[in-house]
Amino acid sequence: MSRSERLLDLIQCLRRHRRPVSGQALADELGISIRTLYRDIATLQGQGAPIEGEAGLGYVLKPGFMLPPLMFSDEEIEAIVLGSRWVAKQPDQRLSAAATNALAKIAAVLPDDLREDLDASTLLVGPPAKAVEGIDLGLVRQAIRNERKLGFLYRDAGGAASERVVWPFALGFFDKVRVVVAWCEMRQDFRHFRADRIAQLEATDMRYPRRRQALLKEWRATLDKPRGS
Amino acid sequence: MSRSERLLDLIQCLRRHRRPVSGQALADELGISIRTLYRDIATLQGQGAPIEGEAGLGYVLKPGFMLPPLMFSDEEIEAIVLGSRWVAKQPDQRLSAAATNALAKIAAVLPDDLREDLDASTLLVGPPAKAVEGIDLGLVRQAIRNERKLGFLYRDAGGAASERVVWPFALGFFDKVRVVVAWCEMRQDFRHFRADRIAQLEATDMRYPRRRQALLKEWRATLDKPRGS
DNA sequence: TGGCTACTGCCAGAATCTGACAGCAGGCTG
DNA sequence: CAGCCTGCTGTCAGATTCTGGCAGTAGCCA
Repeated sequence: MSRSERLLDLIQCLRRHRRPVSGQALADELGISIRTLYRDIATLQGQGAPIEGEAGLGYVLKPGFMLPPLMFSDEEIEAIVLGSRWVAKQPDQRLSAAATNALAKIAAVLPDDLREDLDASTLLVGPPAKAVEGIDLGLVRQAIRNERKLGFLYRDAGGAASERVVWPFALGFFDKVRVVVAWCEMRQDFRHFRADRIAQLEATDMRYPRRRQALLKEWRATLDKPRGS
Repeated sequence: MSRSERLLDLIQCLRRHRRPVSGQALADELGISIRTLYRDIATLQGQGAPIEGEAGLGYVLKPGFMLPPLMFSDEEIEAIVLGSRWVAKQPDQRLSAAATNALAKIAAVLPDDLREDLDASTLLVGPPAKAVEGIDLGLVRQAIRNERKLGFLYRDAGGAASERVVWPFALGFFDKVRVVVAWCEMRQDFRHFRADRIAQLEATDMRYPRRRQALLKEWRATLDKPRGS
């Protein structure tokens, strides 16, 4: 196995073990000596991989992902940049910042001529949707990723407010509003919650008892065969 | 210089020379022997780089770009995927297809757990804007990239139709419409053209006499200090 | 036909990588 | 505190890979 392949393997290994792993264990898994492992880790860190090692514990890969070398056509790059610009204009601050960062990283490695094209912004994105949420959508996305319950106050279309605990599993971006899709404990059914009507959002660390993907699949099925509203 | 760095350099060299370059010239530029160059080219082709070599001519890099290894955080990947999904839903067919392809390429190299997250689509994008253009926006983007004139029939807000020849330099994506930003030869001024009011679009191979970036800069200046409409 | 080029196999020397050992520093446990 | 585990660095001989030169085949063009 060539060295460059092994480096990618190393990252995969670190991704699998979420907890700290000792260098010896990694070396065994890859079939190399501990000394070589240290060298490989140093190489990866030199390339920007966020690997952290602590004496007495082991190595952890901070959440993130290394994209291997990848070919994109001109139009594919344009599509990615345009899309990221759109995301950057969304009111979700964390996601917007992430899009901006990603764009900066891509721009940093583009050859000069392409970067000029992109800096010149021949593809423009319109103004952001106007509805502004008072809540941090980043918390919602985090809850979705980790399958945690969310609590909040919801003001429905009629203006009536109610306290909800829900199992969020998807987030929809529409023209003017963002919508949290979740299983509602109160209604015992799937519900959509417009983000601009959510208040006092509270992230909990209670894991909900279903897998996110299963919920998503069920919810999709209900969309195909709509039942009584 | 390590081998992997040199491989990236090779791509940059090929990008610079748009015309076919002989292997010997490339080898000189990189300071390596011709034999090693052949090996490097073979390696790059093995990694998917679209390099073509023809006997008697030289090497050409088909338009496109190789992204070197790059670290993205979870949120950055989410932002890119969400943005690309949005682009994929746009009515511009070529761009939409490019976004879909880019997503497929990214998904192909993601570790399993992350790919599942993305396949499961916890981030959804609303339905595409409804206004459908009868024209191929791909032609417009191509004209912008190559700085070529465009001819078409335009029906303005009042319903009056006119024949235009314009120098397009930007394309705006708004909530419901796409807008071509260009210098209009008839009006001798900057004009915006809603794509859904354009008919009989004709791409020409006439280069317009200004640089795209200069036009863009001027146009931006007019936005800051609006003159008489 | 001749000239230019891409491309492949081969081989010896150069460069790099690897594994093993030794040693230092920091956290944890008893 | 001592003992243990771990990360991390330096060194060095042997294994591995890379490199450059040479020879030969094949395709394109004039």
